[in-house]
Amino acid sequence: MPELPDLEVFSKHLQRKLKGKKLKAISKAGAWKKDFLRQPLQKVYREGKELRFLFKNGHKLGVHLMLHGKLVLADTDDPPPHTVFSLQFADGSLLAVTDWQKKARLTPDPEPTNVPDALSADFSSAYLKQQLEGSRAAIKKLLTDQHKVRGIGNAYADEILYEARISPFSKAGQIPPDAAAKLLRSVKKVLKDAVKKISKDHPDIIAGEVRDFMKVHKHGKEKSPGGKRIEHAEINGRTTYYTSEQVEYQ
DNA sequence: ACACATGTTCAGCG
DNA sequence: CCGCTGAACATGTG
Repeated sequence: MPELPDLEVFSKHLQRKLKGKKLKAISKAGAWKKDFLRQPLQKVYREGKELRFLFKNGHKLGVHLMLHGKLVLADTDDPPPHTVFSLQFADGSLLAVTDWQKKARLTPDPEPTNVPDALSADFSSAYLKQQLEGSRAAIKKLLTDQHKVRGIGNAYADEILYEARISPFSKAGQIPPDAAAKLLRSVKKVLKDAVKKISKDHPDIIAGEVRDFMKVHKHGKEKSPGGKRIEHAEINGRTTYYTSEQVEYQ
């Protein structure tokens, strides 16, 4: 549901609300629970499409909301409907993750990965060019492939490709170096601008997604800022919005 | 009422 | 190995 910029804002809000509180209980936890109980929460941050909860002893919990997961903060002991797992703190506050599909995931001490986060310095022009080289996949598929770069979802991939004026159907390996460099800049710009807008307009959200500023990925929107008709098609089983302003490299 | 929506994993095909 | 497709999950939002 929410994408990288939404999750970034959620993490900041959760940190404001929960930092320093001691963990009292974790529902649906295995034997690893002992590594976390009675530990004060030190930091909440985002990695890829996951939220990370860092505790004082260095152990981390990873939370992935998948398509339908939702964060719910409450002051009660009884968890809301569709709760998949929850963190209960010593002061009585409860952070529950609900998901009617039961797909949201809680991972104790997630394995470190070499795949760069979209907003990290590791996701560089050189790295992107290396990933593009020799790939015959559609560029949109590559951008949303979490094994290549973490954090870009369906909606923001469309916004990024519009910003870079590259067609989502372009063959990744056929994108010339200057366009690839522009694509990298577009990734950073679109995501950072979205974080800024969401944290300014909705600093206290921990659920839902803010999409009103999107230039092309918006159902029912007819024209891009450049005045061209917004087309839609399916890539990777998901709706893709684009315009003729975007160059297709084949 | 009704169309539309976000992510991941795995199996199977060519 | 590469890339594509479909299935599974069974609700919320505007």
